[in-house]
Amino acid sequence: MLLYLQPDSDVPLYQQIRDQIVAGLATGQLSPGDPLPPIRQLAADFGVHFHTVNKAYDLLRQEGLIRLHRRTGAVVVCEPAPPEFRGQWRERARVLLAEAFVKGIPPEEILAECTALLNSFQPANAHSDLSGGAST
Amino acid sequence: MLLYLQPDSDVPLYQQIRDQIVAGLATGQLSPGDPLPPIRQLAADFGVHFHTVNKAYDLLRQEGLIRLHRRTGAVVVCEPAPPEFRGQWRERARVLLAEAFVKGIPPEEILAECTALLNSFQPANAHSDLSGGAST
DNA sequence: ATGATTGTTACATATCAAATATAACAAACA
DNA sequence: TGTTTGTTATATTTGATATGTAACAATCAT
Repeated sequence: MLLYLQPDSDVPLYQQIRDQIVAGLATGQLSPGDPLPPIRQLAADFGVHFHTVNKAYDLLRQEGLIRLHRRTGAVVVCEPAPPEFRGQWRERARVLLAEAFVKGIPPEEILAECTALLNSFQPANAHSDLSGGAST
Repeated sequence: MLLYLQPDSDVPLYQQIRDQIVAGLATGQLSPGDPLPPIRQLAADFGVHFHTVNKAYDLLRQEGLIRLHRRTGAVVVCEPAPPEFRGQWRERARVLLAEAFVKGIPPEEILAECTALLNSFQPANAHSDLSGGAST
């Protein structure tokens, strides 16, 4: 799993690290049980301070996506979503979808983008293909 | 169009203002040609500084969603998306969808959420209903 | 027990963003 | 002319970001 950072982005470095690990989880490049590199090693690979990586790992821990142990390191767990997750996620999705909508992108195309992205996720769910228009 | 702010949110105030105006545009509560309140008045309504509202308006102007004039004030315009919009939007959507996916929400439900949100947008597009599963 | 590896915590510091505050300026219209 | 509007400048306070140094604590192999 290859990671790269954009130091001049408006997205904080620890957030970029967290986001790419989440994306790696979705695409199946990372699976529950897999170990993550030690924070100091990952920091050295990126050329950032280990505190920055530590903050990213701490975020992922708070989200229930990884578990941290001394000596053992970080491992992927992917705990189920807490009750408040859906509502908060929906609000963020509302703004993101609204942005595309008001910029004139047709709702069918927006949905097609989402479908394509979801289909690019975990091969474990490859049996449930979300083509939508293929069967009609 | 009713706006409210959460001062203790991790989302900056100017971003909250911007997001709610974008959402208002999507739902049709705001339409091209509509005027927006003067920054000083909106700031007074919110109990924030006019610079905070000014930053939100400036963001919307950079995005091509409003146009600003002295004396006249701000009006909605909704310019079409620039070429780089799609790619940047897709990257943000990728992370957001990945978050829901790795938290165990089935892709069908994620798509259903997106569909419902898109259907809640502008009645001007009400003729193209994206139900997908209602007709079966 | 020893020692190395790992995450964890505590300080400190520099830089930048967010939000407020005050003031002045400039275009536009009645 | 004068008011309303956005615009710009400067300053300040607070918090977030990122780095740096140092030490601590659990864990596992030896």
